[in-house]
Amino acid sequence: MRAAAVNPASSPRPPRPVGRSTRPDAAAFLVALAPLDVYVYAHSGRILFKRSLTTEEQQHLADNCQSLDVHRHGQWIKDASGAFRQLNIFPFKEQVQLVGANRVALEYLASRDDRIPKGDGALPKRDRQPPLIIYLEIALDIILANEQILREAFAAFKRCFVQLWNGKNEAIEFDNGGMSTGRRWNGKYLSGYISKPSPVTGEVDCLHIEYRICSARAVRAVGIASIADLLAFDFRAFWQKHLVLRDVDIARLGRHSLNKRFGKRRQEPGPDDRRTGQVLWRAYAYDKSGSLCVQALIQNYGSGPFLKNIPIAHFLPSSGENALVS
DNA sequence: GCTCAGATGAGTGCTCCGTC
DNA sequence: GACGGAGCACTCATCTGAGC
Repeated sequence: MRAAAVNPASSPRPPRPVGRSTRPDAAAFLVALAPLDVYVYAHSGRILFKRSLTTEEQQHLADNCQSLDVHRHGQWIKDASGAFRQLNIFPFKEQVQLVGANRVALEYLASRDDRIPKGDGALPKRDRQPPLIIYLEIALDIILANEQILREAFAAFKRCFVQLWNGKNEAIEFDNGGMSTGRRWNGKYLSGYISKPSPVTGEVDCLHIEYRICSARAVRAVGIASIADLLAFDFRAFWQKHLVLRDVDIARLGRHSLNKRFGKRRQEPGPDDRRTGQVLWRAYAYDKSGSLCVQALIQNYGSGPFLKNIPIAHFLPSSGENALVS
């Protein structure tokens, strides 16, 4: 039997389906996310030495790292942009880049005294001097069940992640889909990607997030003044503080805006709250790459009581499971 | 009990310094 | 000119108390 022709002008409009918004509930997805494994560790670091490493010391470190690069003061090196420049690290003599250092390498560096012996071979009387850490990557690998969950988790992460004290730094999206909260010479910024396997286990469905801490001051500010501090570092507490995921309560955003505009302190929901909130979300939450995200909303509109913290405890290993790449 | 605005303090950016 | 360190000023998240 053929269906009867419908005259749109004469028939009533069909009711709108409930919940037809295409805005995915990223917060709910992140709350329900169940990682198979989680690893927290220091992935790489850059250290300055006043007393040069001997050949034996370099060999010992190389045997206990995934990679080791040693550059001397005055040496010509290629920087991140591909340009050559002369390394100037005075008063230090050597800059060492370690990737994937294991506990043996770190314990050796922690025990090493960087004081330069005097002519007679005796060490200066001042206190023992550790080498200076000027760059550190602190990583979090979240292993997920399959590629689809991984992609959805990364999209939700990009939408909800907030870097505190980020000012007007613009987020960067890379060709491989990775993201960064913006490079800076001094301070911290975050990078995340899903295009590479976990450096710890090689598992491919890995959401890799790393905080890059640039400058000796920034490294000290997170509580790491020496390699010994790194060995005792509480990675879980670090991520508990720095992995900030937030959701926006759209109706609450609308009410906050209307209250501000009309000088009210209305606390009960109003009929225009949700619509106003949606307009503001669309107007202010687009980042440079054209994605909607909470960080862009904070930068363009500001923060307020409409931001809700998303719990992250289930992303982190329980206390005492800190690991370094080995 | 919830919300907002001002106060407070931590974190960051800018700039200068010392040195090669 | 390049680098890291350090001081200072500014920004922004959090705390606190008053208003609704």
